[in-house]
Amino acid sequence: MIREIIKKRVEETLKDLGQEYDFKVEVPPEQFGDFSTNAALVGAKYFKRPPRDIAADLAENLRQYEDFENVEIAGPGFVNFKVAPSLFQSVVKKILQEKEGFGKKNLGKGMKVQIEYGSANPTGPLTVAHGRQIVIGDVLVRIFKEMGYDVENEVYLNDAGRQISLLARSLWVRYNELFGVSHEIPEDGYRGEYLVEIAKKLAEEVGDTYKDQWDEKVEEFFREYALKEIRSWMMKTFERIRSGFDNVFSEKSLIEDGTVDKVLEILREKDLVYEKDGALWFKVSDFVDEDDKVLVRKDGTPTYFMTDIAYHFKKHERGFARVFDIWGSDHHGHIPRMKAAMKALGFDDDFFNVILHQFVTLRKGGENLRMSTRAGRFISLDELMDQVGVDATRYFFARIDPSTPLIFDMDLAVKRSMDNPVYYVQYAHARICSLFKQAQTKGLKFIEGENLDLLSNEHERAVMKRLDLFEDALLDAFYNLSPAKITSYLEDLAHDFHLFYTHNTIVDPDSPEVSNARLNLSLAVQIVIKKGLDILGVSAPERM
RNA sequence: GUGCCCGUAGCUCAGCUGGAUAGAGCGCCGGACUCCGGAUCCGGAGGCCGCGGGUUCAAAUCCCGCCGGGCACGCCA
Repeated sequence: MIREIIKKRVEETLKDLGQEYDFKVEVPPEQFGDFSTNAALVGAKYFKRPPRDIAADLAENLRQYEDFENVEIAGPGFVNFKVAPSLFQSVVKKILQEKEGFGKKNLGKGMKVQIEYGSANPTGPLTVAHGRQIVIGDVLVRIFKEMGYDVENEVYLNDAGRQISLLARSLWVRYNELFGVSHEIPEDGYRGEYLVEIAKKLAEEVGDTYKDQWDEKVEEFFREYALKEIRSWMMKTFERIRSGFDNVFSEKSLIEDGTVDKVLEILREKDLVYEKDGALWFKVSDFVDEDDKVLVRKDGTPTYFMTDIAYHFKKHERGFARVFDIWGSDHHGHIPRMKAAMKALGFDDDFFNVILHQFVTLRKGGENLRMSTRAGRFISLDELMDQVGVDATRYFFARIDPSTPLIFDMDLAVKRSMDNPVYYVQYAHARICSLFKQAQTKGLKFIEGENLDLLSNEHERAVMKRLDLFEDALLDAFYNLSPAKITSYLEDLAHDFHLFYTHNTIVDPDSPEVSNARLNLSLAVQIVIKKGLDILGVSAPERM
């Protein structure tokens, strides 16, 4: 908010001086003031004068505004602003007025968007790798809502195809083991212990009915049973990590309801498919510099690519103006051909968006292992939440930017869960709650919105300035699709608050006005922390 | 081989849409208010920002080339 005010003032001043161009207003290193602009540096080529000259003119003209306590020139030609306390105080006032609405924007103007994440083969428990994706996705959904989008989240279940057959067979092998009948788990089958659990449950229900018996009907039965069980695990885990879904979408349904055929027909009409080696191919190369890809296999079944095109066709049909898919970086090769397909269907370039996140690598005994559900080599998301709690889990994943590869050391995660910065932020919130109790005990009457003009010392200024930057942090997170911008902001705010708290007595019955002012400031901090934690899906405890 | 991502403090990571002396947390060393929550605060040690060129008034940031790591190049998903 203050940044915009400064920008406007500088723009006006430049206009008076006869120029118009783009420049930045930033937060400089502390010793240079509250805000800083490079307008004079950028302006050198427009004014055809040395930056410091221009800066001098700017400063001269800007000093007249009472929003600024001080305007100075520094370095090669920066103009630095020290902001008047009244301007900072207006931020506190705004927060107290808008409460949890503070920071809300209407960038989306109600545009209907979808964010798809957590999509997985329903072949085993969700792992910490899924956790990362779920948290990124869920936080983005909350940010989009904040920015005025009509956003839905959705999880896509890859419940069609070969891997599900393998799952069925693997379950069947485990089931037979219970009756002392030994079969081999298929080479690409699923070896995790969790199938033993499901097998036991199944055996309790149906006894040895399917012992050593295998045909299409049995396969179908095992497939459905495994899917049902695993799907229900997944849903429980989603709930637990506080990411419910508006929709759960089944890949299989696209085949069953004819969407696949419909899309195929459209592509055929546009002459974008051809037959070769008994399979049906899509002319990817007509659109991007990639090889053509198979849509329908020789045996007549659709590929993952095919169903994915159909899936996105359906998303479009459902009225989403934009969709964001959150994928692991191993899917990056899939992007160009999907873009080609979207183009082929005549969709807007903005429609299809992918957010890639880097991998989660598992570290065990000093060795790095790629997690693999197939091999049974993973740490489940539930296991993690059992050990470190939901808040710390969410915060941990939100904190690391999607583009950074994540090395996950379970031992460390557990041992150090108390070091998670989430507690630092939550503590600031709890502390503020406690301040208000303290005020009550000491008989201080709190009047919201009063005495703000008493806030002006360095710590108070620092907190107010930080509060003002919340909107920037949100926008930053939105434009960069990066939840980490929120966590680092909250840590900064918590730090500024703890500092203020340590160096100032907030509740002091001997000076009720100052106390009231500081309580108001604390309340503003509390509102913003709560809001930030809400966006992260992390609780804001009143005591801890 | 081709393409994409990554390389910043002992560790985990910010900073990357170019700006002033490169930051935080953890770990390590040393400190703090007789009082509102010490899950806090302050100070210190610790960096050829992978390497080499280039562009620029200005490069961790942009471009090129190397080196190192990850991933993808299926009628798997």
